[in-house]
Amino acid sequence: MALHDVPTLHGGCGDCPIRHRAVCARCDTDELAQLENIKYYRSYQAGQTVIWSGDKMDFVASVVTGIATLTQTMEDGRRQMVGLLLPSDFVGRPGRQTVAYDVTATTDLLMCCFRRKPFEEMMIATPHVGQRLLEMTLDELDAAREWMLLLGRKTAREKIASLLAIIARRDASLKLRDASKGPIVFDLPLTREEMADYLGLTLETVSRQVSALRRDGVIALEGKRHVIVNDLGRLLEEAGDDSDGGFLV
Amino acid sequence: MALHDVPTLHGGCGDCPIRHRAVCARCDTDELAQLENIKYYRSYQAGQTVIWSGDKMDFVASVVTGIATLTQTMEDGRRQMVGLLLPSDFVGRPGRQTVAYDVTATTDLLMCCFRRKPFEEMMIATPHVGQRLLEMTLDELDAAREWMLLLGRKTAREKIASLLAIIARRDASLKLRDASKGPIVFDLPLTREEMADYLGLTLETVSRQVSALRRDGVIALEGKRHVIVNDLGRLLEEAGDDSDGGFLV
DNA sequence: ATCCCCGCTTGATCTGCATCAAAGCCATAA
DNA sequence: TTATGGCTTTGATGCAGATCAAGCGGGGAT
Repeated sequence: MALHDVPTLHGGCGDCPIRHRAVCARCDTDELAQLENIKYYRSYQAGQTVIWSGDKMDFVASVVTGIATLTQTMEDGRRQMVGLLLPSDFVGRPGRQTVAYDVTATTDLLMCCFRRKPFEEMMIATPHVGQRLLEMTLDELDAAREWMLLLGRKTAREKIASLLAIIARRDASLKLRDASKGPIVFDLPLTREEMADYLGLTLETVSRQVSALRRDGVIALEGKRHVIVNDLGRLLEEAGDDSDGGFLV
Repeated sequence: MALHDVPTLHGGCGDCPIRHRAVCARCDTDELAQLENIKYYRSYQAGQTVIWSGDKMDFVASVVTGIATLTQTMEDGRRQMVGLLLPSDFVGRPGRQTVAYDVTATTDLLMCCFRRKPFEEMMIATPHVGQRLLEMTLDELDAAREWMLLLGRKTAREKIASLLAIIARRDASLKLRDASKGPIVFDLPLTREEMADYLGLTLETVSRQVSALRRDGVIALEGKRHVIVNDLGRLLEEAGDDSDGGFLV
């Protein structure tokens, strides 16, 4: 959910080339300026919990830098990641004050927060904001549905390939890299265990399947985290996606 | 996503006791009345496809009666249900004209449709509508995340128990039955295969686990579709849910 | 009545991933 | 330098659920 700094919500800055609008100066104007008093920043260290499931959350926020995850946990400790927040993504829901999942910083994290009440008032006063938020929520719902297909029906190998493709895509769109030429290179922002929680697997299976994809030449690795994708088409094939549509969109 | 007749979107009718607002006379007033010219009904027979993945969808709609499903399909035919629409639920997204999944009527289905363009204009003119839609979309996102936990981490038995609990809950809220006393009784609106597509299982496993729950006294069956739940707490335990909160809310 | 078809159940077997276990790698601290 | 601890890889084994296969039951058509 790309929101960060609500300014982009009111429709301005359409030509801003950076997905993470937080760093775009042109964005920091207009309505938002009036909101300085309700906006503040918070930072968290890697591993810190931002908020626990069931807690009251009196703010909404968007990620400026770093990565956060949303996870659900069962009593016996089984964990499933249900959201992955990259820079510019949004958390929280106007109108409801508790969250149903844990939010955790997996890297050092900087968030831009808005106190909930004033934010809600602003939404009423500035319809564009609400519309943009709706659009983002619908995008997130689409992503969740794709994720459900992955969890319910894909094999372990397909799951890994899908995750690599998703990260490659999101990373590429942050970096504005030239599409369709040259290898795609990125660092995995997740541990094997976090990948497992994302994919509904165990960490051992993740490790084995990553090794298998490397052995089969689908990806190359430098160290444990640095990934090189020479043939994106091949990776998408392995992912079982019926279209490569949407890449770099 | 409870919407049906956009009237409820503008916030009136808070005391309407019926989740399926389509049948509530008090709702059919106000802004909506002005919209008669953009609103129409469509019916489908059981098994008919409402719209194919990738097709252009020039309307948004809500279910009046019957049941529809959203499913994603892989090239080789693996299918995963990603949405289950009961009366009052909403489909379609203002702002995007294609859908990424198949919408199918699993029973005879009546939908209340709004042409997309005018609906979008109305959203701009009537902020309440957009706000209500946002709220509903966020609810749906929460449901999707719960579903992801089910798909990624629950056992077959837990999946079945969860699905039965979900249907019992939704059915009960439609029927306004007296909470917490007496057995809960309902008809399964899905075939074993559809249940399997919902849960990320095969139909054989669904059949076996339903039999097992019956054998163990968690549920009783009359015929193949009619379910009796004598002890809801027991069912929720089997579902692995860490809270029964939310039931009948 | 009989047949057929479709949805469902049940059984036998197979397999992909989980589980249990051990050891390797690398960074940081002592 | 060696020790320590977190992350990762790899191996051996087990099991939940998939797959393959057969048969049941009830409703609709003829």
